[in-house]
Amino acid sequence: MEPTNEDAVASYSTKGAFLCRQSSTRWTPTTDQIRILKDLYYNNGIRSPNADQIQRISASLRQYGKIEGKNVFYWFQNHKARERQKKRFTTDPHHPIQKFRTSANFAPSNDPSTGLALVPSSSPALPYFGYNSRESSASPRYGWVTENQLKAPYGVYHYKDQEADEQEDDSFAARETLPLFPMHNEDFKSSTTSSNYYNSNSPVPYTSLELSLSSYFSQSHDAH
Amino acid sequence: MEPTNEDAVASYSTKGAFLCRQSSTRWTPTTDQIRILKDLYYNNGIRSPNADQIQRISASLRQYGKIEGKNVFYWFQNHKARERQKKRFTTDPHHPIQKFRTSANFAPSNDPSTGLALVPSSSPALPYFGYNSRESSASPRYGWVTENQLKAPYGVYHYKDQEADEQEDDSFAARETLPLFPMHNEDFKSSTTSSNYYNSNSPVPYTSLELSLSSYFSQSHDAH
DNA sequence: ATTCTATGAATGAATG
DNA sequence: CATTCATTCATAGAAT
Repeated sequence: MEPTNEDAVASYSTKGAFLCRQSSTRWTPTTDQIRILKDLYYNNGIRSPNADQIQRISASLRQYGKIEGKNVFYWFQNHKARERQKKRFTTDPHHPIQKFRTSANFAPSNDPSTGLALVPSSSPALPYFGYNSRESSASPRYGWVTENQLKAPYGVYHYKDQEADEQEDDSFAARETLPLFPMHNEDFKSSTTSSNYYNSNSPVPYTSLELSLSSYFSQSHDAH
Repeated sequence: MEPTNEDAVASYSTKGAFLCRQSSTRWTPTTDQIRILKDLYYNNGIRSPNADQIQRISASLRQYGKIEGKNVFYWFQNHKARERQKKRFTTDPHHPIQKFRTSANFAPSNDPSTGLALVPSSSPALPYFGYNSRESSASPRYGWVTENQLKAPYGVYHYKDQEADEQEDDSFAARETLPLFPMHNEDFKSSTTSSNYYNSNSPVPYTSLELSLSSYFSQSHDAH
């Protein structure tokens, strides 16, 4: 019943690419899906949608082509990661080589046949001891001292800066993300949890997800 | 020969055949390790092994390659979390349906790949399908089942995953986990909190860990 | 057809 | 437990 072309990944509206029928492999987002995803990302500040949001988003995007929750999940995950990665390179405090394709060799020792090589091998002793709380799960948090420590780590930076992004995309024109009509958002409770704000010049007055989504397709999709 | 294949990783066969050995610091499970971990997870109901179990498991898996306790710990954490997450944004929270899915396909008795568990597995190293690179290659570990599958346009659940994961999920999945030899399961209680083991929808009539583990490398060989 | 690149998918490791 | 991050593997399409 639904317009979702369950097979054959919708053709791209732009470009040629007439249906290619490569279904069953990886998801190939349609231009509309991408457009909306980016809009949600940049104009609504959605970076890591929660399960609920993911569900709604994918449900909404389904009208533009086959898509599943995991696709949405990965999309945001990747988009965010790559944006961050890109930024990290440009502002990297210690401009490493970064782009040198590594394609070739410089095999770092170790002989493939036996593997290991460097590690002191498995010393049965000193196994982890981080977790211990109650019966099962435990948080390693800091323990884990093992033979790994013998290895020489090179600069381990672990900085997780939160936001900051730029309007790189803006490829598509006017976003009419305007909240106009009423909706049946009876359950958008935690929607705010992931609303990130970016530090600066983002116009983005993030609206609620349903609001945003609703603008893409006039109204109601399904009624469960 | 030896199951010492802890070199793990190995290159992917595509294109050029030069191994890329990223010598990363992170644990790269061998196919055997994964096979066993999954078996413990699915066929023995181990979800959050306690420190003691972790220790034994990792010690056991060590024969298949380098591994530490924390790896086991994280593996279970992640596996469980992802299985759950997958379900979260795959399943419609408002739709109680969705309880059947798959499970009807493969022989319930024991799953083809990870199954065994019961067999003394005289040859610890290898069956499994070809690859060893990261064990990945086309096996998406998790199912990501969505309504798409419910529609089953082609009437096929081709989960490109031979691993046949899931099946956990409060299912019954009749598993005759080898009720053969005497088990002195006096110690698998571990859970201190006794009965709260798997709160409710717990699957699997777990067997004692040692029992399970013992089946993997019953007769052992190598023995350095 | 082969190579390259952008990006989907996966997963180890953390953190809260 | 849920979330997040970093890396890496895999591949659809474009470029060559």
